[in-house]
Amino acid sequence: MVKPTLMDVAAAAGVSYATADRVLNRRGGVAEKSVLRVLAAIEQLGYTRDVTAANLARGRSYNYAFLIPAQAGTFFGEMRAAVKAEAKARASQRINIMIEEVPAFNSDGLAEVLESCIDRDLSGICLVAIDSPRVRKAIQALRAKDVFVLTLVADTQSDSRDAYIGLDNLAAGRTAGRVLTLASRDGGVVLPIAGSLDATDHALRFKGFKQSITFDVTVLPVIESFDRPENVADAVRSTLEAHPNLTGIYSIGSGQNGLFTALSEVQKSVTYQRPVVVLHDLVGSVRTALTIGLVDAVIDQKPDQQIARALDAMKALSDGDTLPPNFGTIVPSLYFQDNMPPAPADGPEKGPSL
Amino acid sequence: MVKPTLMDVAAAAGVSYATADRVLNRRGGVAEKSVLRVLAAIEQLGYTRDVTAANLARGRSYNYAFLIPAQAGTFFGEMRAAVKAEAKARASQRINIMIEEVPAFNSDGLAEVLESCIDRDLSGICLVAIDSPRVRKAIQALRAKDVFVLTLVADTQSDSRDAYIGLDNLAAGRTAGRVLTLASRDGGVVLPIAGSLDATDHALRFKGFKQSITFDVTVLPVIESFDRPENVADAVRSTLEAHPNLTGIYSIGSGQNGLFTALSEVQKSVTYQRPVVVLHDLVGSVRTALTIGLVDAVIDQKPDQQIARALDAMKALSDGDTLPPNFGTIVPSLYFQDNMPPAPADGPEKGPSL
DNA sequence: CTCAAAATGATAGACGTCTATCAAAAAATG
DNA sequence: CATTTTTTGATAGACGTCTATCATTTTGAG
Repeated sequence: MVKPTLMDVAAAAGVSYATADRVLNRRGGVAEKSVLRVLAAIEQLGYTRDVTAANLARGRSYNYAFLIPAQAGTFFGEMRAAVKAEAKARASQRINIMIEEVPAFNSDGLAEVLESCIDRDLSGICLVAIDSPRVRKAIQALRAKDVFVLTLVADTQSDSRDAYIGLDNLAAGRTAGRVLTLASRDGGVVLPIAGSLDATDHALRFKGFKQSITFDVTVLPVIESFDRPENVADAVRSTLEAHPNLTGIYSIGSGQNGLFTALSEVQKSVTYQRPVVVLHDLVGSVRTALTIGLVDAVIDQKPDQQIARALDAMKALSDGDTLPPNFGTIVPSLYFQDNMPPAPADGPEKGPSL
Repeated sequence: MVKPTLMDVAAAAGVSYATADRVLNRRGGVAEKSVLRVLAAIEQLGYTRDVTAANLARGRSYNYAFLIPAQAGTFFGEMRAAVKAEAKARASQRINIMIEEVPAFNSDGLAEVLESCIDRDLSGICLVAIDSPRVRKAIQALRAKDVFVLTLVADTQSDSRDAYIGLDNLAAGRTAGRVLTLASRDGGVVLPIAGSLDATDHALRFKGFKQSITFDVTVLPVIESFDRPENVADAVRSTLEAHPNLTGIYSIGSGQNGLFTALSEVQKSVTYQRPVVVLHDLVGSVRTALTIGLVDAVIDQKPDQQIARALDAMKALSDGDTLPPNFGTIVPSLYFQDNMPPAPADGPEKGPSL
């Protein structure tokens, strides 16, 4: 009833431990029939290798690095916190996680950090990609040294990394569209505000959005705010003036503070019935806005889940497993003030030890 | 730069391995000052015990049992699949997970299985509670033997188990109310259908539902279907007749098939604009209904996340950690056809070994 | 049958920790 | 200061696996 060891397998197969080991670890030099007998014994006993013991013997530990853009108060802040939490949780399992800050929106800065990682004995690296020849080259160099490279949130060319973990932006946009459609039952007018449609994630969200908006709802021309709060605020103000009957707003990108400013103005003047507002990423100020009812729905890309998924992926790759298709696809979550997850505290409290 | 071992700690503290070990494992008989020096060294080196090595040495493995009601095609089916997946994934980490089928809705059957677990050397048990004196007694007996007992989905008295992992039903109800409120902008009429308001989960959902419905939306008297499809179908039919302007339906419990039948009848006769339908649990038939647009939104309690959470909780308890508050609270997820997560395949493909 | 090649067996030392034991040193007690 | 008690040190064997080495047996080719 106890878990069989490789010794048990060897005995069952009628071979020595050495031979069983040669089979298990594919060292070669074993006769076909012995291989079969060992495999049969493994099958029959339901043997699974004790990976922890194996790692111990191999002196192996998993070293992973996360390169997270330095941008406080945003989604990336949440991400960093999530990485820290996971790092703590897995420290006792021979998994070392390092966080490197990289300058935001700076491909050369990113490349520099990547290059510095090459001789740090890492088994995997996770980064928010910014595409550039130098970055791509650095990634190639790492992969050539058997470092697994995963992209997070933003991707590069799909053949230049091992996996991509990120939000399904099309689904996110569709979800936003669905909410606004539901909220505009007898027709309506909705305003999409993007950061920039040149950014693939924003473009995809917008595409999905249009897909799921029904015919009786008018979509105003998308406004590109370049993520500047003033632009967003202005856009909202002028649109509300031009369309007093505006039923919905979908804020595709960032620059949310401008949105909040404009909305609280509206809330004060009771003239309008406030449009239904959908936006992205449940971070600090957005959380507040949702709580006080300034906005209605938030589409979240679950940073904690993303980094957990990324770690699982890297570990699986390190262990020689293959990832199932769509492993990296993060399905967007929709939160109202009613089902908001609790703000991320710091991971489970560890007792002093044991 | 390598992870320090207890040997390193001992050296840094200027004591022998034996003493460091005595401190780490609280064996006692160590002078105060030595304790302090060891603790200081641990702190300074950032030592964390290699739990995998410790478990290996202790010959310790974690044996957990999940008692899942035998009820195919429902939420519990998904749950069982999730447990199986986790079991496979953690088999190589000295975590053994057993699944026991228990008869559904049968407290004596449950108690019987619980009683049979008492001398099986388990470190934890997870069950869907059905409260009864016998069950409670069996749980007490287990806990007296240092088996951690977690309730899943349905709870017992809070002092008779170690933790409860389950959906925040109040939040779920509120979320449903929010969706229907959004969809009934200019007032409306909504119909709640529960299985039975005697069931605490249904009652809570209904309560939350009412909380988040705004004043200009009329909530029809709740119908109790006792989870029988015919009852649900009849209720929907007669309500639609009486209220052709029905804007929403919230199906709180099960018996969804009746709902689907009635709804597809409506869909055929184009007389009505179909009410917006919110229901629970993204399982087989519900998934289909959502895909084809027969219903609009599904509130899911994420069985996979629940069992992962339950395992983490049991492991944490086994390791002597304390659970953070609200660790067991599962926030409901809202899915449209647009952001439906992929149907649960079978876990990540393991390569033959390594 | 002979000899080389291939396959197998046996075993030791490591990984980091636990548990236990015994001896030695230090501290407290009178 | 002698004696007891407390504290410390040293070390061995285990846990399940890996890696390596060396000796032995089996097999296949000529």
